Amino acid sequence: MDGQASAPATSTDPVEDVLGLLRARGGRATPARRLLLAALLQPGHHSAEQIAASVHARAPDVHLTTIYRNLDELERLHVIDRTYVSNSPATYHLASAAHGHLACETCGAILELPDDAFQGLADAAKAIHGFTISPSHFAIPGYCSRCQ
Amino acid sequence: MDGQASAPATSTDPVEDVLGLLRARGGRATPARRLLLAALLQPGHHSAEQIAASVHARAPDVHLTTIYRNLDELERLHVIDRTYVSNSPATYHLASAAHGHLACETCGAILELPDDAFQGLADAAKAIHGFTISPSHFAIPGYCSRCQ
DNA sequence: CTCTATGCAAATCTTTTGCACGAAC
DNA sequence: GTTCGTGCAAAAGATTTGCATAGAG
Repeated sequence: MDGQASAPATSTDPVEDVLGLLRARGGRATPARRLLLAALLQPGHHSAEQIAASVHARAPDVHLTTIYRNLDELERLHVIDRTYVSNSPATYHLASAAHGHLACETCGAILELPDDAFQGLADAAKAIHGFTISPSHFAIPGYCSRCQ
Repeated sequence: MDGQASAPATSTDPVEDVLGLLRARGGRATPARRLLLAALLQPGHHSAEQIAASVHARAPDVHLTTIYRNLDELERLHVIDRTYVSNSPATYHLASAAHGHLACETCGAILELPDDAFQGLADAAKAIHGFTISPSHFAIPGYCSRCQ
């Protein structure tokens, strides 16, 4: 039903799509940002260091500082989510894949949990404290099936 | 009904009680540990720095390193729980007061949640991944009633 | 005396910040 | 040309580690 001939409303390239968001905010399209977005587009969870490595593969001169600054900005634009894993480095992933995370304290594996698994918790937090949780911004520590 | 004359099975002083645990493991009772435990005995959540300040009030020579090492060991003995709050300093509290935590991303307030609020989440993690969560080892970010 | 705990210093790791230059619009 | 993004260096904060000494048992 859909054809490649008739272009979608936004864009044909998700990278350019996000760059459009940046430009709408007065931001600019730079090579570093294209590479960063390309790295984030790969499914899974990425640490800042991992993303840097991916960017460096094509542009060795891009500084880690730049990675962090762009990650911050993309988070502000709700393009990506930053997930904290105990005191380990944070991981980032596209916001469109919003979900909760489980992090094994032993082997470090990161598992995903559907958002509705947090419903009861969200309800309790709201009912007891009027608190709204951010399910995709943290990882729940524990032990995976192989490590417990 | 209880008298100070007839000592309970464990001890009359919670500090000495824990020291007993330490000694049972070949550990030793030091002034630094007594002060550390005294600080932890106060209700609420404490950061390492906060605990250090409390200890320093009586023993200025106790080094931050010692605080961290003892905190680690007490965690290993399950005397205390360490709770991670995003990328902020971890907080510690007695394990007997096990509960979940909510941390406001705006004002930094830490609220407590009864353990059974995590039941649905725990069940889902177990059912989907065979994963066992540690409800008291992390704080869930979000927005409190005053900040959202 | 033997083994553990401590003090001290320095390293580690992740993330942030200040400043001057170069690029995007 | 003006503003924003970047590279570089250095700071920042929290926590860890190595080593020699002091203290508990």
